[in-house]
Amino acid sequence: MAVFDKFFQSAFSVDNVIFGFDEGDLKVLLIKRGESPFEGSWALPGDLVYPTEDLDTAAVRILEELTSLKNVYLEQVKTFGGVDRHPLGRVITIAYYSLVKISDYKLRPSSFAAKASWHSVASIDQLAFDHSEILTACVERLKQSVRQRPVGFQLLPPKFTLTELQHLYEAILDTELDKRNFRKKILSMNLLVDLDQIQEGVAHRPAKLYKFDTLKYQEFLAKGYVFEVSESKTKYK
Amino acid sequence: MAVFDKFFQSAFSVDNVIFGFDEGDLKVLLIKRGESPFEGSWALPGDLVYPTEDLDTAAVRILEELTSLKNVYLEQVKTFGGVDRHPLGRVITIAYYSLVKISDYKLRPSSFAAKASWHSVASIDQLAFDHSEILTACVERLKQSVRQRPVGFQLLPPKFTLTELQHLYEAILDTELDKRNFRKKILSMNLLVDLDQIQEGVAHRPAKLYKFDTLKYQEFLAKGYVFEVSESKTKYK
DNA sequence: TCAAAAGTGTTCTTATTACACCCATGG
DNA sequence: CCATGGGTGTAATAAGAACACTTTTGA
Repeated sequence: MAVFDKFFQSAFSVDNVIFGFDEGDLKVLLIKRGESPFEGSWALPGDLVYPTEDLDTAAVRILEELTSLKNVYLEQVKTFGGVDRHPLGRVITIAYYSLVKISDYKLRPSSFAAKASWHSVASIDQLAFDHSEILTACVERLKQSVRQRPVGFQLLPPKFTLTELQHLYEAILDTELDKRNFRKKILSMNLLVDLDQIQEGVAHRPAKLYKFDTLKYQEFLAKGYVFEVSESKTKYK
Repeated sequence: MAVFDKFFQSAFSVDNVIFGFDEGDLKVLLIKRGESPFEGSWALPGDLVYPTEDLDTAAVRILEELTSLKNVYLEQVKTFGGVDRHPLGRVITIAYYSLVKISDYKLRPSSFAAKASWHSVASIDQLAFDHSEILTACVERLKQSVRQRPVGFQLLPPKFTLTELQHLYEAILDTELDKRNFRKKILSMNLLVDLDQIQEGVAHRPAKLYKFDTLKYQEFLAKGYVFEVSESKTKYK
């Protein structure tokens, strides 16, 4: 049995790439590590999986311990298992991403949330462990997802303008979209409900507010679709 | 340190869904288990990951031990970590799928390949452990992949006919395609090389043989694409 | 009255769909 | 000469791409 035991000298963790959207930027919630290894570095929130805990449950727990949010969209992305990825032993990690509305988020005082904050994905360079690689994989997955289902309503506040929605798509896809074609496409999907309300207190023509139609969204998921909108060619090529 | 040690009483394995294509059917290589648990059941080939082995390396090893094949397409799909998925302890498994040409495959005598054989995906019902669930996830991933890149040449023999290629797509997507539209689309991609050879010994007009253009395929991967061909409406709706 | 973002249609081009008959071979 | 699968083109429709000016508000 000694040979078999050798295999049980390893652990697994879950790391969670928590995406948010604010100020026109795609953001990720990172934690400043307070202990060795990588003390002082920014890292993805994560934890070892308890012996009697499912992987999805662990991912939910990590998210909830950090943000108090429940019923958040969560998706397993990829497992990273490089032999030397963790200095303390063989630890493989299952990466998830989740989508949260930053407006709902309240920092929760907890042991490992001591120094959590939002960072623009575009501006992140170095992370602890192999977390940069994990982040990249999750961003790629998100890009792919956004083309296959409307990802917006998990990231935007309950009421939003079409321009905000467009900026979200532009941030995720890292491109610029044509305003008229975007609106035509989105509205033709019949996923949005016009709230008959407008923005207030803006120094320009106020935009109409919309919300997502949850029922229509369910139908969409069942059918499957491909979202494609032309880039605005002049600004970006 | 005792608390920490508790987490290191677990292991991880890799399970490999090895797809092949033959006789118009999508197939998977399964192994008949010769030992408990699930003795006598069919299972996916898999093994515990060695302490100093990367996940991808383990997946390659499992494939090679079983088939002697190298340089095979391999993709990580999902990790399964249900608390009770393995009767002997906490073992999570990282699922991969691979694509092999059945014509290249030679059964290799090895401890766990004793009873390996190909099974039509459509006809599989019960598998050991949670392997049915794993298989389903890999089939879904394959369906998705085939719409995003030409998957054919990893599964077909070096020379093939357009009808064989179409049948492969139909088997994977589980639908029927329109012959003319399929050919138009495939040929317009310029991925195929006409070998100026024809089938021999068939009791009908012999079909032209093609092979894949590896260079063009690389370009395709770089650009990304979406493969869509209409179903043949009359037979299938 | 200015700045700033909202809102709105049409034309052109390209891709997708539907569909049916003749051809080459072996038995 | 028959059965079997191989091979081929066109017209109709739908989807995507390009593109610029007027409107509403607060400062």
